[in-house]
Amino acid sequence: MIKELKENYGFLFEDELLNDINNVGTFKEVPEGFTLINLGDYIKSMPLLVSGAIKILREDEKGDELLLYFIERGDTCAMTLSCCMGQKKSEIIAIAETTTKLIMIPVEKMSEWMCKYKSWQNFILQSYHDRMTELLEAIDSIAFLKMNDRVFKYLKDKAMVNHNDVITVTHQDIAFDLHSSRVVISRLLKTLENEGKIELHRNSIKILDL
Amino acid sequence: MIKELKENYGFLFEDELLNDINNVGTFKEVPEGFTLINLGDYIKSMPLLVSGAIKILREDEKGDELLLYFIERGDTCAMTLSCCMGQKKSEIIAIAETTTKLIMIPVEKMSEWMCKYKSWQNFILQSYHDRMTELLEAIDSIAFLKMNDRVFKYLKDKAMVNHNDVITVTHQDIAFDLHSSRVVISRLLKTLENEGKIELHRNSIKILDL
DNA sequence: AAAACTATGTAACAATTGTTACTTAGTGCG
DNA sequence: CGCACTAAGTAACAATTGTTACATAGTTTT
Repeated sequence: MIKELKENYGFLFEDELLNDINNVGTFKEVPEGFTLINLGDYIKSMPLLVSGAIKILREDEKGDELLLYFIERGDTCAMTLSCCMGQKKSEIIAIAETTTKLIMIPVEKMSEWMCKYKSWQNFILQSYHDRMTELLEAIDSIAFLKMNDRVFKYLKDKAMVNHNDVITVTHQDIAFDLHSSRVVISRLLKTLENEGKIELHRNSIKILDL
Repeated sequence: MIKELKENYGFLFEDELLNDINNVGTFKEVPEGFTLINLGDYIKSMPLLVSGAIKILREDEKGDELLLYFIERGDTCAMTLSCCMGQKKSEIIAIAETTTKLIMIPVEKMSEWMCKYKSWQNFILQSYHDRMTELLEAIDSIAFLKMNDRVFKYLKDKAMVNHNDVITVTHQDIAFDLHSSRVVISRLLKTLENEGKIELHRNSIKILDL
């Protein structure tokens, strides 16, 4: 049995399902920055996260990007789910935020287990709900927040998934993720620093007000 | 058998499932402007649209609103789906855009049929996928488009679901849906009129460039 | 018809965000 | 050390969006 499987999903799934997952799933470990899914990729397997974190981005025709949310251990990627169904192309990009371990499940098992295991059905529907909620939160941020609050929220979220109040990031990185420009981000970060909420360093930012 | 059922969902579902829907579903007709779901409502049944259209809005703590998308006949509301599962509160508002006919299905049938009918499972998963895609498109609009393009897209979408190139709407209505202010919308509409894309009238707008 | 209400037009100005351009500081490397 | 490169600070200005205030026009009520 894959070591991390029982410990991450044992409380959710019965032993029989855990065995099924163990038999058909393949273990995978990817380094920080690894591109798991690219725009337009066809998806043939769905990932179950056992450790680390993945950031999910939206990209438009012009190549402009926007961070949607992070997924962490115990989560799966609902986009993958819906893409799997109709063998559709991915509408998002997935990049490892940290070193990440995952178990890949072949698509066809997904709907098979849906009938076989009530716990799997719940897991899939719950995942859809969680991802939907995160998309709504992403919308809240873009639609209702000003850029300074978005930057601060971004820093806190990033500190959260990295389990560290010092995050390694450049102003340019933040600008890409928030679909803004480096100069704007630098300006707002400086204000946040003056307000005593963060500490700026080269290539890193410490969040004080967590 | 509910008349509109077979004609709207006959190509999707087998007769046995249509019968089940007919037996447990209740037919409902609501007028334009009717609030189907309010923020925080507990949802006990899911709607299958047979005619008309519903607009789905997000609202923040301050009461600011934002139009997410429209759903039309043949669709169901995926938010409802995910809310149903865990008896969770609604995170969105649903208002009838036109007179709308729907069939309400009790929650517990949803997961029961998931195993019983493969076509129902596909329908539910496809619905999640569709709604996810529409949330992503909503994000594209807010994140990547300027307000003038958002206004024009809004008008075209609204003309689409109303099956009419003349839409009945005030500038203030548009401002609410796009989370902007009336003056901004009036200004941009006037520009669109000067560009020959629309015609402005009191309480209505005609879209020329459809 | 006068009054009250609602919708729209528009000007002037403020706030936010984006852009360009240049400077300064840290880092890596021959 | 000198050079190249990357990150960050900052000023000046432009574009977009939001706000306030008021005028005008159509509609409804009395």
